[in-house]
Amino acid sequence: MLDRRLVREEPEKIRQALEKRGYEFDLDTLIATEAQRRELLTAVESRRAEKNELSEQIGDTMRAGGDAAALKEHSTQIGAELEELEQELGQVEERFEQMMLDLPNIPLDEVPVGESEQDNVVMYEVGELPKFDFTPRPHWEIGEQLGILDFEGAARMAGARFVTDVGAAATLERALINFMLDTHTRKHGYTEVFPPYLANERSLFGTANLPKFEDDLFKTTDGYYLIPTAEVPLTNMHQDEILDADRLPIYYAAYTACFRREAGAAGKDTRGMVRVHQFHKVELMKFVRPGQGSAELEKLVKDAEVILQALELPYRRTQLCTGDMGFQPQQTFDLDVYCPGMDRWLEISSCSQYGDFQARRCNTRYRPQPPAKPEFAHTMNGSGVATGRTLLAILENYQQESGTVVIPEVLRPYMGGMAEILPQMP
RNA sequence: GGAGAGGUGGCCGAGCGGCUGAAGGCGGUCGCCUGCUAAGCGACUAUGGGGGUAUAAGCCUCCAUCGAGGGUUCGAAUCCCUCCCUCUCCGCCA
Repeated sequence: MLDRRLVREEPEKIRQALEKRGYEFDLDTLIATEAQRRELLTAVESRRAEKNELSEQIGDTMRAGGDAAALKEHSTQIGAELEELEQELGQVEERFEQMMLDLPNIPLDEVPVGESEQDNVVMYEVGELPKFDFTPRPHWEIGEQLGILDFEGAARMAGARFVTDVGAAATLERALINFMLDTHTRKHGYTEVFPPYLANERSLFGTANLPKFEDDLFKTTDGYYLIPTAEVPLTNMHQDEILDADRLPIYYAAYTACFRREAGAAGKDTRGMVRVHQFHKVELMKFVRPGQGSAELEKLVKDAEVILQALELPYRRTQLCTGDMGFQPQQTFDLDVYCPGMDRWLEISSCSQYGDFQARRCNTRYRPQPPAKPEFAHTMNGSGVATGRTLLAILENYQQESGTVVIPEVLRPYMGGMAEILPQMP
């Protein structure tokens, strides 16, 4: 959520941001509502002051043994007027609040302006695209033939858009989790976190998944939501807290399952494990001070890249344009891994900074200097990286003509020394 | 799931229906004291919002907030109801 003061003080900034994003929004109504809210607030408050003053007089009179009946009557009368005004204010406030929740974050100036994915900027590519003497196959073929990815079984036990890792694939994904967490905690200074997979409504408002993106989420009958990403629990770890300044920056790394309904993705990526309802990733998340955002995000992206480099997977880094960026970020960098079997670049990490957009919703602040007022912390996060898609990328990049898959060097210690995945019959 | 206790400022902890935005302590900031350090002394120290004033920092003023929401009352941290959370004991369980 944006600072409501911006609406009054710098509406042009918001207007430009909306334009750059190509985002439909009735800003003029918002501005008018804000003005109306302020007007009503002033009226309500002066009435309330009057009433408080009267109450005090009543108290004084009664303590002095006098008769306060007339004063009480007057107070009751003001109370009635007050109630009406308050109701009106409540409605306006509610409308204003709803509109504010609908307002996307303001992109940083350096974000390239564009309309769609087509306008994203590829910053660099790392690693050689693999060459094959045979036609490389997509991961679902490799996985099914080796007997390590079970799509049919998953469909029977759960439904479409699920996958079950079996045997070496299960071990491989576990190895990836451990390798990524170890790297981030031991080499990059992140604190490992293992959070709940369910979160309450407020937390999803905190990360701005609600109210706009309810359709993407699974909700339980108890009113909990399955987390669509570890960003949700991590960003909400310090709800309503005022952090000591010397705690910042805070680095968290968490492995979690992620659950998404993919309601708007019908017919898209239906084959394989590119887009499934439950996937897994290691997430990196930071709380930083204002001003540290860009430098810390850069480090975060590099931390994620280290994983892909160690796995020797070819990847590229892109900067999303204003039109393709999500609702919450000020700036987003994607890492796409090349998948020769599908012959496409596949997003494997998306790293964004949010400024105080999320922290304002979560009410996570810090105190710059002890006497100074608390300020909102700034947040950012990115995958470091998605394990399911990494597994898929390994299958496609490390496939052999015989149908086996070689295990990347760095993962072998995590797999009991296994160097190659051979066909399995469970 | 059953029984009980409790949720107050950065933290701990008082609090009679009006004089309590809240005693006291800790912590913090500034000043004094001091050969240095420590101790001591004094002042200040919640958050959000509205209005006014100022070139700004700021200053003045009002409103709200004592887990959340409702109610009683002229007036609620204080009384009543609902919900949430924490703790203790019992039960159940990985």
